[in-house]
Amino acid sequence: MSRRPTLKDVAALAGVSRATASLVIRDERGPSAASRERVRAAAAALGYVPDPAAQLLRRGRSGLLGVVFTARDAFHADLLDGVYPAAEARGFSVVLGAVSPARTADRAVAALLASRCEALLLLGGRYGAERLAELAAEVPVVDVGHVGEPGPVDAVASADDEGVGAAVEHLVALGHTAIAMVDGGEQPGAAQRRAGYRAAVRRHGLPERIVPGDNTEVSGAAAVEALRPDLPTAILANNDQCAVGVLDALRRSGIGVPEQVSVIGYDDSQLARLAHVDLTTVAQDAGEIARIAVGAALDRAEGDTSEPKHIRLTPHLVVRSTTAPAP
Amino acid sequence: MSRRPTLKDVAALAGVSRATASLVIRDERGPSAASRERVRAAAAALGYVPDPAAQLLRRGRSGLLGVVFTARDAFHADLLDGVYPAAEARGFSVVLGAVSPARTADRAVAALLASRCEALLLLGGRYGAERLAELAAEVPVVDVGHVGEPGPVDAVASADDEGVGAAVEHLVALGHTAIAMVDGGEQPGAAQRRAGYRAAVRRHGLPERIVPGDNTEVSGAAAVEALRPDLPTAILANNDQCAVGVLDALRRSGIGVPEQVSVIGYDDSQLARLAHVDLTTVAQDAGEIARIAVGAALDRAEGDTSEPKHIRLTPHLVVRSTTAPAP
DNA sequence: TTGAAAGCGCTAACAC
DNA sequence: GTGTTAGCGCTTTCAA
Repeated sequence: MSRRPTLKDVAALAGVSRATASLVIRDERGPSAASRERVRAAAAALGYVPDPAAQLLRRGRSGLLGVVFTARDAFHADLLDGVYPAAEARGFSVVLGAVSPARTADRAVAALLASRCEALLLLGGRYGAERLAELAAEVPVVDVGHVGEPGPVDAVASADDEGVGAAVEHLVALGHTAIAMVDGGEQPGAAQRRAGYRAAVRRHGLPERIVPGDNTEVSGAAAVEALRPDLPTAILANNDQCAVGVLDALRRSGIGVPEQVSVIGYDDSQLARLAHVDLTTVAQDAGEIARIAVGAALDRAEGDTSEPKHIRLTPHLVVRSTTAPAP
Repeated sequence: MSRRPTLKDVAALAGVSRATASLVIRDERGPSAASRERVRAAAAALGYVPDPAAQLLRRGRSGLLGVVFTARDAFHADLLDGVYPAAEARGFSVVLGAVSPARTADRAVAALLASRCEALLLLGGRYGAERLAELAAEVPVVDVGHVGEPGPVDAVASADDEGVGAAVEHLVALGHTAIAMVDGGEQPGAAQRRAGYRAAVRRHGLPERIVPGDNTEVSGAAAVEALRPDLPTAILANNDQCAVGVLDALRRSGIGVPEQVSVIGYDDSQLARLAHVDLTTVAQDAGEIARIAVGAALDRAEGDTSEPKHIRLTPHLVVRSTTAPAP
């Protein structure tokens, strides 16, 4: 097996200098169309791929965007789909650090730092303010899915309170006046969703009715029991799974959804999309979140030193078949 | 902000040459105890950290193990859990290439190759023999989850046909005689699981009944519709996600699981272990597969040129609460 | 035991 | 427009 081709080989084959070949490869202006053509052909013929170590050494920059994600998280997978094109559009490569039960976020971060990435995207908002500040001293950091008070670094998250607000508006527009919410307890984001519900019903002068829950199907079913016998005409669940439990309990006792009671979930998970579930729910726009987060991270990598930005994206309602006009 | 200290700075401060300092930093033998002492002190005083890019450039090795995985695949997440410690134990770092609907395996491979990884782990067995041979010409490749005939590269996979066979045996032992399977379509591994099902039902003289599917919950739910009205007493799904769709569709139409219909998944993913799913399923030993695959890949990276190895691990049935004696 | 010198593959100045 | 030159920070001969 022969040595990998270097820029020198490409230049020799194309009959130009290494400098010219380098410019062509990097799409810099300078070389004539004829030179470009021949260098391109030579590179293709040789299967030339630039050596990142040499580039890094010379440029003093890695062109790498580090992304810490959770391997099993479907929403993170959606985010990654958006991260790759956004980073590549700006000439950065993505280097991934997986977090799993067997691998802590700290390990993932350490590995990414060792790769000399120029900025770090933290998916999942799992770090506290102090740790974020520590990391930010090493490299620009963007906290994706940040909850709570604005922290010391750029953050991108969806405005869950507004998402729930939109769900309530939808129900009000359908004529509902008795709208209950199944709470999400201590789960991340639950407080914000609860606040959104409270604000929205208050805005419309409607009664507030919250029953406890914990994002599971079982808790959704239990919530229905807790609401009896005075069932509302609409139930908001803190997430889709819980909503499915609500649906299940209602239908089991012969109550028509959406004819008698409307149900709305949260997350637009696969579950919500099942043909026979077909749940009205609130979706976060993963692509948009990813695009904005990457933009912020790379702006920092390229020298932006403005105050930390805190961006909240408005999620949108996905109307399916579990909501209808109030009976 | 001052420049990072280089080896030259350390050497100057210690009053030795860069060569000597290099030896000390890498714990190579040669330098005298006195030199070691002074270089160590100088490095500590300066907070010196070797530049990996320069080391790589000079050494001509990246110390990287590339891993192509599918972002949404729970089993791949389990494999990654095993890959990291195995690679790190041998002094390699792991560099990940994600495959998703928006990013092809070829792109992921290209990115990893560009990072100059010394070996490649392909999770998911999605490449054919020719492509594998092409890749293997660039870098040692281990095909994890390989199906079919032994290919041109090392392969580690679980014997999915035996896994499905064990699932059928379990059902037969419970008295089931009408056992259907929800297929996995073109998904990697599906053909082998289908073959295992066919062989097992034939062995017992039972009728064969296969409905199409594609490893999603939606397809599991659809499969139940396709099986109506003549529902079997047991349904085997090509993976856990699909099985959850099956469970969901059955329960939603009031059919008791496992009282009326038994359901078995495949993969023993986190999903199967959730308390309210508690799915009987077939488990592959992800940790063992990962360990063996990493070992093979790094052996190759370090010069092993023996014939391609083909390792098949036997999966085992995990009985939970979705299977019971036939009604 | 130590140091001088020669690059690894690439890019940035500067000259032509 | 293109080539020459001089390193980036490190390791590795090879002499001393």
